[in-house]
Amino acid sequence: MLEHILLGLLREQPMTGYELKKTIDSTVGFFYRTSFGSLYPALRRLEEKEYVIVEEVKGDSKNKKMYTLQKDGEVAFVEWLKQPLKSSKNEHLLRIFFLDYLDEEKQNFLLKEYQNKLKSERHKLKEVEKIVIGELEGITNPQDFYYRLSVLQYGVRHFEMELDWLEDIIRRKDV
Amino acid sequence: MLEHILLGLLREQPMTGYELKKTIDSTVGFFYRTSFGSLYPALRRLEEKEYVIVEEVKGDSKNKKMYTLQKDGEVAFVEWLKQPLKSSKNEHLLRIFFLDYLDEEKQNFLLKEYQNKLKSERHKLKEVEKIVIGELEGITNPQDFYYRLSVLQYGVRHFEMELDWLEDIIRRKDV
DNA sequence: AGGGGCATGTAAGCTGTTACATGATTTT
DNA sequence: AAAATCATGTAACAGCTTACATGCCCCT
Repeated sequence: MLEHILLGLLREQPMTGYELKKTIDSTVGFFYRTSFGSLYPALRRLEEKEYVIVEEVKGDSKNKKMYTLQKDGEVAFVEWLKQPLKSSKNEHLLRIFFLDYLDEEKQNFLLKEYQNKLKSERHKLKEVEKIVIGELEGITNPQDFYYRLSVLQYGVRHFEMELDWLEDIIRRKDV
Repeated sequence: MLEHILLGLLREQPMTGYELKKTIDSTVGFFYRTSFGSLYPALRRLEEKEYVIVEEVKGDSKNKKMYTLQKDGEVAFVEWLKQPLKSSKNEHLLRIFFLDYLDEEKQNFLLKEYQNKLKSERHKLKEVEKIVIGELEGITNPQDFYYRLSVLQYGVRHFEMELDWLEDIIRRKDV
């Protein structure tokens, strides 16, 4: 999955590994977390497959490496996009599925904790959304970023749905 | 993750690997898919950690093995439940995030395909929900299965939210 | 006799996590 | 002078996927 994200981001512009990590964190970070321990090996694999080329940045004391997307990488990326979707694993749900096994007190604690986490995530996401909307106003081709914005809105809706659902669970339990 | 699911299911009753797989498919299957290639090694690990014990079923020609939960396994399971939640990866969203890269026609095709898949999933889940509600009516302690039912309802709501969102995306695009 | 379901497993390969390691530059 | 950030990487380990391998039982 990471390889495809990297290819996708490199379509925009050449970047270093470090920049890619920062971009991931600030765009899809709310539903895809990664680490350098995954990222650098992934870049190496892309290099071996000749999906990207690497150039050491000259005149820079930090031995940066700039990655640039190649034709084959672009093809592989689009192929990935076209593949049929399969459902992914949701650990939250799994935990709640088994929640009957804890005592009342721990159940309530966990549910409240989950609720707080969701509220904070929703808040963060709304902030990001505001920033992105602001940025899109300044550019000439906002329609090119339609889906990026849509995903943020998905995130907000998702958190709202989960919060409603959690509220219902907590309320009905008390009855 | 799989190990914890197995421990959780074995709290109900001792089961064989094959039965565990069937139970997973019919309960959490809509958000957690697994295979025997993951399941049997996971059971082996649980055995090594002495979280479960194994007994060959006698008088059975199919060399079944029955797994029974042990005290340590129960403790490990509850510890997992109590851990703070971390966000999981969502490949659907990732794909949509990058959808700007396809041409209109392929975008529409993918979105429609996704929509159909969601509708079919929602339908399946509603069927499961009906069955579960029917089963719960026949037992004396339905409140013990409160969260299992709640997770199904979560699933339905989730699909409905995604369908609404997709509809909005498709509609706004056409404008 | 053949197909489908029951039942258990192995092997290769891929991807990811966590922790560790190094060193330069910038900020406080 | 210390701390944070920039920047790249390795190593050990864990876990998952897919494909393969085996064989029984039951039904038609």
